[in-house]
Amino acid sequence: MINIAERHQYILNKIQINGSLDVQSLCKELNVSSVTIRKDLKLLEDKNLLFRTHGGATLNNPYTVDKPVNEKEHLQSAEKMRIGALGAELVEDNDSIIIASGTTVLALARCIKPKGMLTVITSALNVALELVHNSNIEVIQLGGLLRKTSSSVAGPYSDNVLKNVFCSKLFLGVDGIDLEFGLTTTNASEAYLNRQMIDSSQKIIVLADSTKFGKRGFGRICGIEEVDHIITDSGISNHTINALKDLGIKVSII
Amino acid sequence: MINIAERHQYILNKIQINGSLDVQSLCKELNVSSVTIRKDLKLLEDKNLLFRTHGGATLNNPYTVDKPVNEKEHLQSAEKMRIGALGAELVEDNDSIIIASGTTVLALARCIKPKGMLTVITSALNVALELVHNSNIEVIQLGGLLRKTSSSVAGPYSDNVLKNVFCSKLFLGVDGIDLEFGLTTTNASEAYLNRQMIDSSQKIIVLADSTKFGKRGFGRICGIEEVDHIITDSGISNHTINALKDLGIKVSII
DNA sequence: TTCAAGTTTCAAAAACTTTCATTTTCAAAA
DNA sequence: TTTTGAAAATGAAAGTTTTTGAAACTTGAA
Repeated sequence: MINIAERHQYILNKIQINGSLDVQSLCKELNVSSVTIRKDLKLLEDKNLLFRTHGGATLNNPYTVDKPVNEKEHLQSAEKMRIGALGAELVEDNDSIIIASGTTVLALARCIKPKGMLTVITSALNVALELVHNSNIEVIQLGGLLRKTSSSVAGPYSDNVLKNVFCSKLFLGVDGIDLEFGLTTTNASEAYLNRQMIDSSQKIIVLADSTKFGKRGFGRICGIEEVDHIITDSGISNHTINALKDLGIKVSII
Repeated sequence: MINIAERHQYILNKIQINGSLDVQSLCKELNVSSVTIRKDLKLLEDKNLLFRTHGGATLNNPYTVDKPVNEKEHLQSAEKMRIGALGAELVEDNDSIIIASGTTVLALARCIKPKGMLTVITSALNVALELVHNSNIEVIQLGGLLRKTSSSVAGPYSDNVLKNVFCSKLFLGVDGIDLEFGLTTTNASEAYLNRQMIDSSQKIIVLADSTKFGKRGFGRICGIEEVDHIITDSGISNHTINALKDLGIKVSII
């Protein structure tokens, strides 16, 4: 017999490979009722991991013409999407949150579908533009020097805004996580801004795929002990997981 | 057997490749009745993914030849492009300029191709993203509450940034220009931000098509006498031109 | 006018949802 | 370690919605 998590993994694998799947086949393959499969698909759809259709599900929105993307990029972005989706579940109604910049937190932004009101402060222009069309979300764009590589701002321009707010959660994407050196990013002024964001937030949630562990970028943001929660993928070593848990950091693995 | 979503994807793919398709072929290829295909096409047409024709469907609107509304819109945007292009000629190397928000100044941003360095401060996310890829341009994005309708920020969040800079030129797009009431925009907090921009700039250059003259929007930015230069199209009346020139305002007509 | 194309109506089948009772899981208490 | 209880998971059953195409009827292009 196979448990629910394994079933979900099976479904996600199959849809990654085939692009689509149908309820009846899954019933037979997994030896469960169609009701259960539909509940699975509904749950995975809520996490934005697939799109349900009448009779099954597809990986991509069936009503958009898909641009050809390179296979590796595609898989990688699927992983980021799942990290982002898990992060998005932490967002609650009437929250005020900060979203930093990076592709992983952009994936998170795409998964946020609040039922109630939500205030989002962000340094990333693409995050802001992603969220602005949702009428339940009030978006505050931080100002600053726009970086060529990341379409997000950095520098000291937003100090006074961040000094005058306090948010319940910060979602941070980083370039390096090192147990001794802490969190890092490639750019010093981005690190400075991230530091300010940390000071304005109650909970620090870091989104990073497992390749980021053990790496050190140029700009140091903060020590590892300031982090409350890390969301990553299964590539992370047990040793690292234990070390983080010993520090009182919650670790979620997709 | 193939389900409805997969059938729709098949249709979308085929029309993307061929540009058009016919009902009978689809019936055979997908092994369903013509009624079903027509229902599919109707549904996809409702989603604006294709245009139905007698006997099939096309990707592009088959009746685009005589559409007075589109034509007018097109001319209008061509006009904005020309206004923007004329404005862009005023930008000099090593300038520091402010670009406000709106479709006309976005057109201007698209025409800026500096040989030397240029610093641009802007409240509009789309202007910032338009310019950031040019290696000669340093873009400073102003922060603030992101407006749903214009993808630009507003509010008092950028006061301290604007108080600490002085730019040689401000390019302003407005919703109304009235000789007595001055410049106006539809939104009060945008007007406030524009006012701050004016205080931080040496020359105020207003880009507005001729339909804006005589109009008054909700939020007053400033009196007409603060303007240095107006770029507009030939729809403006001679009377207005003379009145502006009497006030010492330069008027450029495309 | 002629005839293929399109629409509407209707009924059957498949897919889906909801409800609810049963089973399983898991963690705390004994 | 075993017991216990609450929460989560499961699926049968009943009811609802969607999909589909045959048939009858209408429309539109040559």
